[in-house]
Amino acid sequence: MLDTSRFLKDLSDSTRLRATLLIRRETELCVCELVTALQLSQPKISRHLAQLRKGGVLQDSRRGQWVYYALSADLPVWAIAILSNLDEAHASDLAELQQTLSTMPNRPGCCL
Amino acid sequence: MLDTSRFLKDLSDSTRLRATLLIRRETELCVCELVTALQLSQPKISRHLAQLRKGGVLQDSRRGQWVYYALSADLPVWAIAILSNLDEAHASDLAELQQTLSTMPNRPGCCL
DNA sequence: TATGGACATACGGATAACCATATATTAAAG
DNA sequence: CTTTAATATATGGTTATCCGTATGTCCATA
Repeated sequence: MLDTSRFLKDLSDSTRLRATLLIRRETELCVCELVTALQLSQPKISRHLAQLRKGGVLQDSRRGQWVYYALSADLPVWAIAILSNLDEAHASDLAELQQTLSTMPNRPGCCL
Repeated sequence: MLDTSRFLKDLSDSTRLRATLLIRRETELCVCELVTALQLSQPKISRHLAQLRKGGVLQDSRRGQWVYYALSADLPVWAIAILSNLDEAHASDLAELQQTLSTMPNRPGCCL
């Protein structure tokens, strides 16, 4: 069961917030895609993703060398609604991140 | 202008979250009412309210000895929507707080 | 002006958050 | 079995958060 305060705290860091909202828009992203899109170090991204996973916001799935993160399938309705509201508040920022992502060189394709 | 991360951080503490949601339901509350409803020390409540005020979540208005807190009139639409979603997630808890409040002895009346 | 109630803030300590750097793990390829 | 790419975690240090206690401020009333 997802705790409200924990959920808000997990999203209250701008790196975690932007990663979560970008994942929401893209359905799923691997770590190196997030590193490219957000232009942050790999350990930093990885640590924040781990926190979001432990908090029940994200779920991960390994596919070969890559670990893909997506929104948790167990998110309650109120949490999904909040993410939608936050997406609105971040619309232009997220569009930029998607733009950066779309021009990523050597972007891993879906090769399950 | 309200910052998203700051807004979420301000609400990520359960005392601040419950105070904000209770104020939202009651339109406005003074400090001593929140002390009674949440059953916490006055300095603790006051400190959290100050943080919410500085963060642009709440606004205060002095009326005689009492300082009343209400949701900020400047809250953007997305923030109001998030508070509504959080209210849903906290419905039963908030109902209990309202119950406690309704039986508060010597509750200050509106005497402007 | 003195008193009391409501509220705010200052201080010090404990805990948690965040980060950069270095190192470990896992998986595919050779 | 070694190498390399992708990802995770450990370590140590800095900063922020949270709290209890004590004290300060503001307002109404006597």
